[in-house]
Amino acid sequence: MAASAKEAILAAARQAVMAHGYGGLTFRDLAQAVGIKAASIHYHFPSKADLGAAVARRYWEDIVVALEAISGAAPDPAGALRRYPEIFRRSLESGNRMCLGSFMASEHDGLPDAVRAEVQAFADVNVAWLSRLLVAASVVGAGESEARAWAIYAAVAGAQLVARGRSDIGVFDALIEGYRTAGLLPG
Amino acid sequence: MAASAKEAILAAARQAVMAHGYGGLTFRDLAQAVGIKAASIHYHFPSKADLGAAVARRYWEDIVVALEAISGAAPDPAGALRRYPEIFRRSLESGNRMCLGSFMASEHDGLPDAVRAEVQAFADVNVAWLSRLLVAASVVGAGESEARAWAIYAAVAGAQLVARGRSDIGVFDALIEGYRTAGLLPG
DNA sequence: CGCCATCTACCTGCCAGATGGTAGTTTGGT
DNA sequence: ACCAAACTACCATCTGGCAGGTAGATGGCG
Repeated sequence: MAASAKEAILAAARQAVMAHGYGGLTFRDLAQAVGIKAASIHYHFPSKADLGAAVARRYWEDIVVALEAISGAAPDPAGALRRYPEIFRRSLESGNRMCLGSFMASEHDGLPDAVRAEVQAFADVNVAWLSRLLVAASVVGAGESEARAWAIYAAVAGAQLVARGRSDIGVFDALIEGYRTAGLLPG
Repeated sequence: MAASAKEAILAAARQAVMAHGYGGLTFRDLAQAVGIKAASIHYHFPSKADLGAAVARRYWEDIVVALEAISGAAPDPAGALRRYPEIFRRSLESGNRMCLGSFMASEHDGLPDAVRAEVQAFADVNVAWLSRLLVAASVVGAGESEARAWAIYAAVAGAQLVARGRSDIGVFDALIEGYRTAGLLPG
């Protein structure tokens, strides 16, 4: 249980932040979820800001892995692009939760600097992946790929936000389909 | 100063929620902003849930007025549609704040039922207006107008979210332009 | 007119509970 | 013996909310 306690804290904190945000993350609730005492968390993460930054960093690191899994599995970039919304869909599947990057972006004002930096990194890795795939799939030219990548990232995040507001994952699916119909997402 | 104290509370609370969310709204900070004592707020709004619901309701009522102003001013529906993102842009202009509907949608879990209902009403009035204008501008047929309206609403909300995360209103403008290029928003 | 009751809009003072964080101590494995 | 990893016991601060009081306006009524 050496490194796994830290991992357990990280995992439980991610779930909590995806449900209640950084502001809604509390040491006592987190401790109860992990099965230790609140004060013990400070041993692994000196302050709440340290914990928040670690959670956000681990989050986008995991997203990088998930994205590479998608683009690695499908041989055609168009097929990989089609699966991109899955990333955001999974949060909703898991208890109507939100992407940590989106939730923390809304909390932007009250966030410690270290946390904010990791949140921006999350957006960056998403856009980088999308941009690369858009070019590979010849959806847009190299000059326009980044703008389109940002547009897709923002739109999918917005779809998740709206769907969560209705507690209805069907809304998310309908919105994604709407993006395809409108031409934002490739067919 | 009869009704204006209540109005002042409502106005200050809206600013606070747009900056820090419902969870970040506190009676003491709000009281200080208005210039009265925290306990006095309970005279006008019995509980925090009452205040939150009143703020959210007033918010979408004001949005209805703003939308009607746009669609009433421009004779052509296409021109009105083009100005839709202004609604969301204004929040960013005013201290990098977020649309109350988006912020509260992210907080969905921790929201009192009465507040949640008003937040959903906000989305509804946006979609209703968009849907009407899309048909009037012959962008889509009557059967597809609602799906497209939801797509536009979600995408613009997402653009605001992403732009706030970067504290850069230029990001918002670029995203909206990206939506036009991609065909989600009419030319 | 004088008097009193009521109401409005706010106040002071308090409370129980939660929050992030600290200091010092014990436990268990090597 | 050592040290990581957890513990107990606090603390100051902040949270929404409540009880009760007060200065001033309003309005009915003899």
